[in-house]
Amino acid sequence: MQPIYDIETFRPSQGVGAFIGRARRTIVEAIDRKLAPLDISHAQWIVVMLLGDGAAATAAELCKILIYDPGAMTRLLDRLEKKGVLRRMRAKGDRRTVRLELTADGRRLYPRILEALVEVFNRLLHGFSKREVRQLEDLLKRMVANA
Amino acid sequence: MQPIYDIETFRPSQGVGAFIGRARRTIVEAIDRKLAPLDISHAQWIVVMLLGDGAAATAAELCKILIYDPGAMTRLLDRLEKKGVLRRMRAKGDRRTVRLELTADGRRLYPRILEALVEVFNRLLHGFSKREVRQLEDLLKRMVANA
DNA sequence: TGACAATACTTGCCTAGGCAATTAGTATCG
DNA sequence: CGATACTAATTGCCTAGGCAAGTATTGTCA
Repeated sequence: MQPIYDIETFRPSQGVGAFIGRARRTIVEAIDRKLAPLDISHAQWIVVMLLGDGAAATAAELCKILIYDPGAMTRLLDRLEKKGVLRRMRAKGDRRTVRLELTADGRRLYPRILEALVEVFNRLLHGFSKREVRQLEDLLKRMVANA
Repeated sequence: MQPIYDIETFRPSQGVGAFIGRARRTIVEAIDRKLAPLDISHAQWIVVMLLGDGAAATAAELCKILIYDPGAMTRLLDRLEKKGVLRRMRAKGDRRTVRLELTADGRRLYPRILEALVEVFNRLLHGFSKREVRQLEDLLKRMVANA
């Protein structure tokens, strides 16, 4: 297995990195536009979705998944709590951790955001076969696993 | 061609979006760590590379490629200019635009950043065939093209 | 040509993120 | 057990990005 890129021929603007960055901005922009009436930032709706689908339940887990600064996360959660979207509850087992739960309002938010996500991804993945999408997911997963 | 995702089964934390976000943070983190001695932020080295490889030559082009706020770009360029990395020159043809050029120092920076990029991508793409990398690039490109 | 729209920045203002230090609680190991 | 290391969350401080408004310049088209 030889190296993929080499210094002589690699063009930063044409590599995987550039496309990943562009794809991310494109996705976020499209979803933000669709969610504008909800008045919620992209950092915020991502957190709501991770809590909503059970991928995370504490600030530390969110930080790990999102590779996000803990200080920034505390304040992001402050804002969501003040909005009434989520609730902080002291965990029983480990008293350091704060358990996060969506409120009734937060749970109502979930399907609305979900709908926007599905619409946007289906549009951006137009022309892809399901096999290609699985492949894309798989390739990205392998990249992250190499870190 | 039927939709890829549907509301009933889509899990935000398992979709393409989540992996793209994670991959991006992983890449940026790895490169930033490697470039720490250069004391340059990731927004900054990306701009240096785009100017260096000829992908962009004005602020507007940079904003378009990076989907980046023009106001933020002005200040980012201010910082790079103050560091002596680049130079602003009034364009002859269109007097609104400011032509951007790397200084000698900026051009010396280019290969050092390039080396870090190649190393990081080769590590993160370990185990990939060249064909898979081209495929990944292609799939991402098609996503962006759908926007 | 002349009004109006569009483009390329730039600036002010506000919000949000990164980093480092701090506090509290848990885990490890001699 | 007790010292030490680690983890979770928080706070203060500074930097940087988003948005909106403003200026200068160019493009469009009746």
